Amino acid sequence: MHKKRLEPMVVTRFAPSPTGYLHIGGLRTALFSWLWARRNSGKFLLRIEDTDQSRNNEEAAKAIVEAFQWIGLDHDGEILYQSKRMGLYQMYIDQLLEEGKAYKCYMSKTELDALREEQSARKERPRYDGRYRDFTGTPPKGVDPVIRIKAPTKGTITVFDGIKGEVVFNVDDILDDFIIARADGTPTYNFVVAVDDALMGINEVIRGDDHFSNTPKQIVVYEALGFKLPAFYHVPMIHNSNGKKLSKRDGATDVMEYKRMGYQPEALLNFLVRLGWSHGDQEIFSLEEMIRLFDPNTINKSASIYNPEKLDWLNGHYIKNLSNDTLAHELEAYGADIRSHDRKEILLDALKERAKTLVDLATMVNEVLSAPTEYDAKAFKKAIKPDSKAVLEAFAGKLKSAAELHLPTDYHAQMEAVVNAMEIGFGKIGMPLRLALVGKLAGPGVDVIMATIGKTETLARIETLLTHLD
RNA sequence: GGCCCCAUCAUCUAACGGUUAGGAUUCAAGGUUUUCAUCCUUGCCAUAGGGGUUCGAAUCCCCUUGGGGUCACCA
Repeated sequence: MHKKRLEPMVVTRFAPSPTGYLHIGGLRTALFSWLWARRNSGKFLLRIEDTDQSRNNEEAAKAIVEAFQWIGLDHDGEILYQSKRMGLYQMYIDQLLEEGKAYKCYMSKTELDALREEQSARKERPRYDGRYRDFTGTPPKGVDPVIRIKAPTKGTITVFDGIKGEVVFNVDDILDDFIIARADGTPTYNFVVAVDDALMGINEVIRGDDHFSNTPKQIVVYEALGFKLPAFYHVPMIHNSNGKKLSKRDGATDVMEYKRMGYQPEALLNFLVRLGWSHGDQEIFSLEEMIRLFDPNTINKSASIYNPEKLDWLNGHYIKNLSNDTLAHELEAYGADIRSHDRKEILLDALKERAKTLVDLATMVNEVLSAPTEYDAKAFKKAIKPDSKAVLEAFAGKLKSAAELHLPTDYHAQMEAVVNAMEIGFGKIGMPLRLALVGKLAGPGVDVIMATIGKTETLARIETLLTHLD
């Protein structure tokens, strides 16, 4: 849509390794890739990078898909598993072998380690020395060779990155003939990434900055195989508050943990899209706006720090805008069942203004719905004055004789009547009443609470407090 | 350590050579509210340092410093 008609369809991908759950850094690059594909009416593909003898990658893949479903990102086509494409990789390895672009290396792991140690001792860069690059003799017995690719030994490799710009690497500084297939025949990461990205038609690679230094190696593979290079975008990392790479220890990194903590998918997405990207002064973005406005070429170059306060603010914003029906439905998973409550509109209208998360909201709902089991000592001291008993009794009497009480305003009128009759301020009745209703001095308006729980329950709670006043 | 990247309020960011350096979050104060919160208003807070280039630099160049990433038969 934003690309000229002659240009090929944009195809992006998200390619996690199945080491566990989807973390928020991964979710952000996935979001960026997804947005860019959607904006261009292209495709967003999912691929699981499980070439290693990986443990239960089915589970991990399931976890990732589950997170995608919760967050609302869809992917096109089937999920690709690299573990199921081994034959394919073998074909391309054989091809490189035949063309003399790759070769078998019989150097053992221990020999290699020794070499590297020597090099380090001499303050040289540890690297494979190419000893089997042009080997024609008889291979040593009993050694399963690895396959190495013939990487250029001089010159430069330039990465054109949509975020960083042109970055030129000196081949001598960074490359050696790296391994593309292990001794057991399985292909390695930098090889399969390039092969798969090319074969899947990925033409825009948006991924984490931690992959940047792999890019020259992948370019070597692309070129050896004669594949066309994609556009690269290396998205700066998200750091923790210590400025380090986000890790499992930094609180919640599992996307599904955000669900458990009561965050809305929209809020999390909105939060993540503003980490490293912006559109003027705009802070709130619907998914539609993101799709319309996002462009990886305008992603910032610097890493950003994860700050939970802003996520809370955004989440509060999104909760305020949710319908009460939706909220009531969502709340069930957080231990507050209010779906069939006949006063849920009144309660939720009042409560959703003050909640940061659905967990907050559930707690608040339950605080209103269930009678207090104890009275906060400080609140008691502050709320209960010598005349409180008389005030509460007067109010209870007023309620008993009142006929129709439905809305908060009905209850408010009763309070007003007592206040006027006794010539006292609102605080004289509001504070002890609040204590009676919820056991503490914070929460929604007491009229809202009373309207929610009804006259009978209100009277019961007042009675309970009265038994504590003597 | 080698290579690479980065650098505006505490944090996310705006500024694409000319602005009193703007917005948002947080924090503080005031207003609204019977309470707490929301909401509204106001306030505090930044161009890492040093050299250039230019009439003019947050912006371009160099150096320093600081931070990060990566250097596997992991991905």
